[in-house]
Amino acid sequence: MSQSPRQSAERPVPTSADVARLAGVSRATVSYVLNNTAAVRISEPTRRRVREAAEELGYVPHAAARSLRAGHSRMVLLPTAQAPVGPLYNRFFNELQWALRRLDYTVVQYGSLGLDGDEAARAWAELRPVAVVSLGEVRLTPHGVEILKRSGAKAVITVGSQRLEGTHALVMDQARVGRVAGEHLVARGSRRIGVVVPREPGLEMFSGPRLEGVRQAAEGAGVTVEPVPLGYDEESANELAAAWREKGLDGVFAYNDEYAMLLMRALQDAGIDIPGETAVIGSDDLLLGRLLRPRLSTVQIDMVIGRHLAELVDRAVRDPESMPRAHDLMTSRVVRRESS
Amino acid sequence: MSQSPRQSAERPVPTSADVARLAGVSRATVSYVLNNTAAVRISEPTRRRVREAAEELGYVPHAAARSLRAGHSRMVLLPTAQAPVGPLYNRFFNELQWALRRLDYTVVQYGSLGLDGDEAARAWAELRPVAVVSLGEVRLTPHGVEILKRSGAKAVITVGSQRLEGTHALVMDQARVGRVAGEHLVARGSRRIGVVVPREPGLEMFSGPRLEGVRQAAEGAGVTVEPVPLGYDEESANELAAAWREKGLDGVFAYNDEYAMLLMRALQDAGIDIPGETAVIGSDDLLLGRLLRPRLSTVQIDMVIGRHLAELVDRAVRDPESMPRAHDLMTSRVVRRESS
DNA sequence: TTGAAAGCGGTACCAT
DNA sequence: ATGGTACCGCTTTCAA
Repeated sequence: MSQSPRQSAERPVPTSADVARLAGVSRATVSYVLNNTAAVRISEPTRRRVREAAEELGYVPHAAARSLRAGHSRMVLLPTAQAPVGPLYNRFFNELQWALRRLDYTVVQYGSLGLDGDEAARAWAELRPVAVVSLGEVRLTPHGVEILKRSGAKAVITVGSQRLEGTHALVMDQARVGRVAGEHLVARGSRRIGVVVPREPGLEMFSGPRLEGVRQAAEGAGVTVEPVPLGYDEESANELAAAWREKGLDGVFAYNDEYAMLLMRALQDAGIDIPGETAVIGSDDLLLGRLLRPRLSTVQIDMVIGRHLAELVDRAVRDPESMPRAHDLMTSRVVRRESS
Repeated sequence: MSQSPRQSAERPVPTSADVARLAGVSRATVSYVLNNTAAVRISEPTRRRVREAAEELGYVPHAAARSLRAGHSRMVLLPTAQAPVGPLYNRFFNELQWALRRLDYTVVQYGSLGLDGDEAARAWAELRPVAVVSLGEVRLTPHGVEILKRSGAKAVITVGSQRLEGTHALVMDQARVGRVAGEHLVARGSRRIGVVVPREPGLEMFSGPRLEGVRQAAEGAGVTVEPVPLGYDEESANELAAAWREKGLDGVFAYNDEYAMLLMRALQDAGIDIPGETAVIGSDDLLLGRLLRPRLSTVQIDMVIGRHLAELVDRAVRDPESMPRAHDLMTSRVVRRESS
């Protein structure tokens, strides 16, 4: 309970006033020097004294104080909640961060786990970000958007399938992933198509539209579509494989390559011929899918590069009105290999 | 260039003063009510008026102003730079975030791509975090640590292999991963062991210690160890496989399961028998590794759960002196399947 | 029970 | 070329 640790820990944090004192100038001068303010001329000797004083004290400006005074920040908030859904997503995310930083934004990922839409919006709004890019982990409400806007956010950008008043939507056309897969299976002659729906929570926002896409493709061709729940473990896959023949499915879109690999292996172990008896196609074009035999067919997804999205964010911040309300973010196409 | 957009956008952000005005009370009262300050009693009618006013205006407190006044924040900074290195790491990271939020910290991931140690430390220090948990993507210097401490960070925690004055080190014993893999290969009779070193940048901080660990295991047993560069693509793997026999390697630790799967497939395609001619072992115990034939042997890594680390952070913040300087974060053991 | 006012750490206007 | 000072939004004594 000692009040005075022997460490340097209790030393107060140096402020610009401390620097000013040590350099024998005013706080204003310190600010001018450290920010290289163009509108004012400071003599070289003074500049040096200020710089040395700052260095000696280990002075670092206080971002909160600065942005409080400025009345705005350049913080872009990227809320995160669920576990990321794959390498693709991850790469995209990183590119976006990097590109935003190049545009001089401070990128802050804010963990919003366990908050519902409006609570989350409040929490974000407290940080007064200039923009919020919601990757869809938290379901934003119109009211939540309103809160953010009123707290000064110039742009609220949703990525994914949400389309909300007052936001800019960057659409990831997940339905298209399912549609092209479905069309492919129909074209190669499948009449009863299964669609793997992961049992793992948090993936609905992808799996739902993908299933719907397959349905669209099947419609009119007289092809049946059946959702097939599957957990990401061998047991679940083996169970499914054991009951496979009863279902009479001759084609399956397996959500993504990982589920596809898991299912394909289980089906093979159960003696089902791929693609002869059942054709299998995944998505994401993972390298690992090419290692199985037969090689896994897949839907390759091209995501807009992060830099592009960063520019969109920047534009939305500077002039929200000039932005189109919706913008396409990805496109997808079938890569046929040997499993279909 | 119009000064007055037709939108609600230009409306100024409501402050507690606005709420006070609307409710017909002082700013102090607003603060008391909204924070449920226990030390002061406010009449119920007043409370209601304040709450309604806040609601009506869409008032959200300004976090920066608050922490400026308070003199401290509860922000834990998690710098990020490189792409995350796998699902394991990711899960850990998410758990940590979640657990910290449960302890009422605000978790902020700050993208530090392209900043060197001291620049990064400065940038972080501007945010005045109460703690920094560096996952090792940015190489911290002693000077950088000093900057952070002086800016008020109660704890600087490094995860990984760095061990720095003034920090708490959470050790991830990557060398052990290599060592157990090496010991396993030696025990099963390998005399010339290859160690895959990914060509992809940003993985050195894992691959280096892992290689070193294999060397430790080989040492004294009279077993040779040879680094084997490999890029994460089929071409690179095939090239390597074509030249494999010249190397005369009878065992290989393939960095992780993904590289192991890639390599194993290429070796098999080149007619090399696994594990007869060369034994293969990966690490991370990915589900997908169990889908190949032979099933992939692996090093399973158990990471300390995020909650545990979060408690460590909390303790370091409250009483830095009571913390051990170093703390073990993970342990690993071989899971032998069929490839070794 | 409520209000007035000081002050957290910066920045920028206006004097000097 | 520099200094004095008001102010950003909020919390928290101290007085009334």
